[in-house]
Amino acid sequence: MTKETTSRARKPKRGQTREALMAAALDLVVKKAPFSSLSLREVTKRAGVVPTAFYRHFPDMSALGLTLLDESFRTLRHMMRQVRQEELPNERMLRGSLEVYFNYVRNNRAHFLFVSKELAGGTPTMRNAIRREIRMFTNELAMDMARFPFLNHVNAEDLQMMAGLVVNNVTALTQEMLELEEDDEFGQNQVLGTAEKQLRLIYFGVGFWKSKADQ
Amino acid sequence: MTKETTSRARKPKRGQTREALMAAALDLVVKKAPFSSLSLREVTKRAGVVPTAFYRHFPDMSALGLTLLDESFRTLRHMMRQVRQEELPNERMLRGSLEVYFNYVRNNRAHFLFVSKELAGGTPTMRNAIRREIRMFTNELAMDMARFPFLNHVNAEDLQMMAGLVVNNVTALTQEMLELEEDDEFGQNQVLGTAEKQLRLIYFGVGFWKSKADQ
DNA sequence: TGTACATCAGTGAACGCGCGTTCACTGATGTAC
DNA sequence: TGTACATCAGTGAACGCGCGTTCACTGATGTAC
Repeated sequence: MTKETTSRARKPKRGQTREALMAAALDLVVKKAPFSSLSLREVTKRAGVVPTAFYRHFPDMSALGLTLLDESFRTLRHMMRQVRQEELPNERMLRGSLEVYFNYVRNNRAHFLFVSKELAGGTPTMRNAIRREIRMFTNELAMDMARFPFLNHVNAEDLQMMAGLVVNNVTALTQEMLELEEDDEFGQNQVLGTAEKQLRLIYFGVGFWKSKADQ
Repeated sequence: MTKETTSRARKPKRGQTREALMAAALDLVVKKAPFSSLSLREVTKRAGVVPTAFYRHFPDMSALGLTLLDESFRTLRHMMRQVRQEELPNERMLRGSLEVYFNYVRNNRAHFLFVSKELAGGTPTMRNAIRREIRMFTNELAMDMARFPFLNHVNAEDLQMMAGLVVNNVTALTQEMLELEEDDEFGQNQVLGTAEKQLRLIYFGVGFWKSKADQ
């Protein structure tokens, strides 16, 4: 037995292979196929290590997948928190929020492609994890809207419904964005423009809904 | 050389294996994984034929996939055409149309699961084919809306934007529906209820938009 | 109607390949004293 | 500071397996006359 205090202090060198494996997987998702159809061997090959080295870092491919999922949403949540703190939602800030969001999508293309493909085609575990995250965003948006003065008299269920409408649509537009070439700025601006109009239209509908609820 | 008239008339017996292969693939998509990750051998095994029999009907798996895609959309288009002919869209018929549509989804679960998974994770050919079909539905909906009196002064681009909003949302709700258990009637009704409210909200927004366009 | 023949759908053996996973190994790095 | 040792990350050979695809085959069905 060694002295605990000193032996605990031992800190292994940063494993760069682990990061290389994650990067290789994301890379393959962008240029080849959904994560679920990648093989352990091709990921290690791209990462520049021998297949067996994989097991030093993950028990299997699905563990790598869940780690990538975690990484994807950890940074996304962080970004969303910043957007939300800025101001109460209103028509004018729509464009700005959308620009921030879609710029983030652009800068994290691989992660979004990964999530988008797994949302439909991943394992049940993966799909449920992603849907849970999306539901969380919906809930937070509903909570934000609850603080919106002219939505005072909309009940919780309807707030949820409205937030769902926004999230559904932004999700769809994100996937549309991801189908565009990375350098297709014209297309990207077009999607952004459509997004703005669609959310504005929803905003109008939300206003009208409130009048109805008030009757 | 045989006499053309008679030799042309020869009609081979209905190949039931071809249908068995398509059914087997759909079946595996429902219970196992996205079509893109199915192997030729497991499809033939489920269809009850030897792997090599596959080649009597399709050159490869992707040809089977495109045939399934065609089948999926041929019947869907047919159904949509019927819904569209009923009446000009208005708030009252919303519920009815949604019920018809989601009932169709329920009765064609395997096809929708197939399409939904391939939309995100299929080959580029497959993804583009699906997106083309969806764009077609959007265009037709925009054309329907153009005949809607109080949308007379909304320009073509904005009609497209509005139709896109509806289609995006219905697509998302369809995927939500597909995640539910087949016998989860409570959940299914809940999605249907949400769908109705969301489309009604959009309908309100569309009305407001028109007032703006009229100013 | 009967016979000879062509077409067609399904068979079964065989191939080379990439797969996930095991194992014993090597050599570098960090720790104890 | 120097040495002996433990831990750790990556190696390379090997395995059995399911894969897509080829080929020559068989037997059933349809056609010609």
